[in-house]
Amino acid sequence: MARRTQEERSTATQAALVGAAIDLLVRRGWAATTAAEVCQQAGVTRGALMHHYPNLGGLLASALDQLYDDMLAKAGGPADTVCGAIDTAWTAIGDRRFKAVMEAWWAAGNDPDLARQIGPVVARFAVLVSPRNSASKRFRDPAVATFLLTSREALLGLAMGRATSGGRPLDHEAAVLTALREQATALDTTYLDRHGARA
Amino acid sequence: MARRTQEERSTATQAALVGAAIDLLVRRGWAATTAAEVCQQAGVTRGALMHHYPNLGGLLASALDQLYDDMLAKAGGPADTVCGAIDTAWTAIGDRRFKAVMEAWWAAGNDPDLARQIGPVVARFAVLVSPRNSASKRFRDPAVATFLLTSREALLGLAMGRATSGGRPLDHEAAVLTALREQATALDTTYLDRHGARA
DNA sequence: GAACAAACATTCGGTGGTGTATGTAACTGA
DNA sequence: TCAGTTACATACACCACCGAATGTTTGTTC
Repeated sequence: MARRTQEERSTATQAALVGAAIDLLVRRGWAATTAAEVCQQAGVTRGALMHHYPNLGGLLASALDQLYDDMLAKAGGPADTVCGAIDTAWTAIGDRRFKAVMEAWWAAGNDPDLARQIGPVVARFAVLVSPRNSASKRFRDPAVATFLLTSREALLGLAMGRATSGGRPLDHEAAVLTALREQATALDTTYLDRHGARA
Repeated sequence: MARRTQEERSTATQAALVGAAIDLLVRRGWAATTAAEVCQQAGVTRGALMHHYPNLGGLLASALDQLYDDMLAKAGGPADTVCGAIDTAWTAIGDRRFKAVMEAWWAAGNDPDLARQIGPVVARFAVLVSPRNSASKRFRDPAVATFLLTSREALLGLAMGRATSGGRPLDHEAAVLTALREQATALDTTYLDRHGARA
């Protein structure tokens, strides 16, 4: 290996650890994401982990944090149509890495100590997958708001179905997504009919 | 303690173990549902557990099995209206003990060995919360079928929201349920309009 | 090219989990 | 009543995991 600066070494192993952590959370779940497993997959020893992070939880929190930033960047700004809001939410929830987030939700929900450590991180995701307050007036319509809430729960249900079936999408996933987008488009059209170009 | 027959003793401790197991799964999650914890809560020793079941997994499988029977009895037969199907599904999914099922789903999804042990049991629940094939013709309508699938995912999403929030219902839970029942009722009405009393 | 600091690697003790083996008390049948 | 079986309790060996302490290599600085 060529000579590397200290900073290069640090960021490289941190990236390896973070990547391995997310990958393990997705593939094998929270319980299997142990320090030894993460380090083995990252190609470093547990000493390296403890050097860069206070403990395993610290690494996982950091990993989820970076995952959040990445997903937020992919999601882009708040959508201005109902259908766009569905698509934006599914961009995050349908991402295979979102299973890591759900693993963290689940684990933190069962363990108050853990919730203290990764609570702030997972809370950010809760906001990410929520129907964001767009500037558009149509999102203030109660029917639209309820539809978005219902849709979000359905998307989360699909994601859970995937997660508990080894990552494979459910048979009816496409049908559900299509139905939601159709309903959303209908709401968008209704709104335009009623308010014209003023929206 | 009065004199008890052997069978009485056995069924009593088995019931205690099963009850403690479900309660622990609901309150503290899969990882915290250890043999020692279950036995402590049931008021017996680990020896008793190992006497009645091959291992901890065996107890949990049996516990989930009994939970399924109980929920199936509560659900009653297949519904003959769309709205009834929603209510039936929520009767199971909205039950606080359903968290135990989701814990098992989640754990089995991440662990093939565990899936071999409790797979058949959890599969029964998957069918229970699915829109059952009713005799009524209206369930063969594609729009109705898709709606039921979507609704089921939404209900599961609500249940997951509860589970990851310490069991408390989400703020928007009632709104989502109302919306789903309204849509269901609309579908039922549409069907009657189109087919009259022949349904 | 030392001296120092940072980035790792290795070793260790402790904890908490499991399943097994063995001991003891409660019931049962003759 | 006593021999045998069932229902439990206790004790044990074992393994996985974690975090701390310590050792070693690699880069940096003067």
